[in-house]
Amino acid sequence: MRRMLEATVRGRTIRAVTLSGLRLREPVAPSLPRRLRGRTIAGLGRTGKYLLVDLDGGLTLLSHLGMSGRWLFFPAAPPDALEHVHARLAFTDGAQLWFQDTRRFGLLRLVRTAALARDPALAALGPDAVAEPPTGATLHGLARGATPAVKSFLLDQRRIAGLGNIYASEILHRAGVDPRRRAGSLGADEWERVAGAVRAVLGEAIGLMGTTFSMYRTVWGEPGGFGERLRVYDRAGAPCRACGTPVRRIVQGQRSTFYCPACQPRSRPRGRARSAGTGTS
DNA sequence: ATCCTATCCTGTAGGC
DNA sequence: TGCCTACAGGATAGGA
Repeated sequence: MRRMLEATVRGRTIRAVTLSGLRLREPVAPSLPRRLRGRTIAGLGRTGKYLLVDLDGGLTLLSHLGMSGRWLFFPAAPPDALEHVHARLAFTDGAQLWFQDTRRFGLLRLVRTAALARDPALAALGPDAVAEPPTGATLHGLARGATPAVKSFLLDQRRIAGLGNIYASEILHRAGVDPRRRAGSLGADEWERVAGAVRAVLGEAIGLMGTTFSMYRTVWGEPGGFGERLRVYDRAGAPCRACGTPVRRIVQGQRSTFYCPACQPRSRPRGRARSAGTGTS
């Protein structure tokens, strides 16, 4: 989304902003329209799942899509009727940018750019999965002693920022790691495979402009291209694209997890031979 | 400190 | 058709 907005709205000047008045994850400040009016979008940034719309004058619009949020760009006439639109930014050249969010778990918050890093939403985030992709050794160190399942571990934004429920399942499938394993139990070789899968999955998904299995759309209203490339997510009962075994769905931390029981075996496939230490007792 | 659950909200799909 | 439950891309407050 950051890249798409960079290509569409950077450099445009805001003429007017209107709000729905409905509460999102938190109330949207009623002062937002007044504070945004007349400002030019200087650039687009991102940390984890937070989008940063940098404006001239030292302000940044911090935004999060939650589960169902969308930014929609209209170069000229926007649609007559569209439900669940909570902010409409009209630019001086006639283009518009709308924030639509059916479930209202999203976020729109205006902050001073200089204080951005201290904003509570960003301060607790771990290194960004794309900007600072973790090495296997980094992940291994972060997971030392961690008892949650590796799937839940990957979703924890305080350790690595930016991975969500779809990509967590896809990453573990590509890495050949069972999502039920406790994070602290993975070996260095397995974390290396996870680290490689983080880069591979995110790189490919971003290149294809995101993942649509249902409602997600690009800023131009098109489905993202990665949905067709999903190997396990939302494919319960369907054959694994690698080996044909039916994909399983389980629930971890109230979130669905999808995995292939053959490609992601419960125990480590290599190192079957017992270590030399066994005979010493 | 760490881990886990319930909760916020609306829409849709599937079973009966 | 209508009614019911389960589930959907996330973060977080609060209890164990």
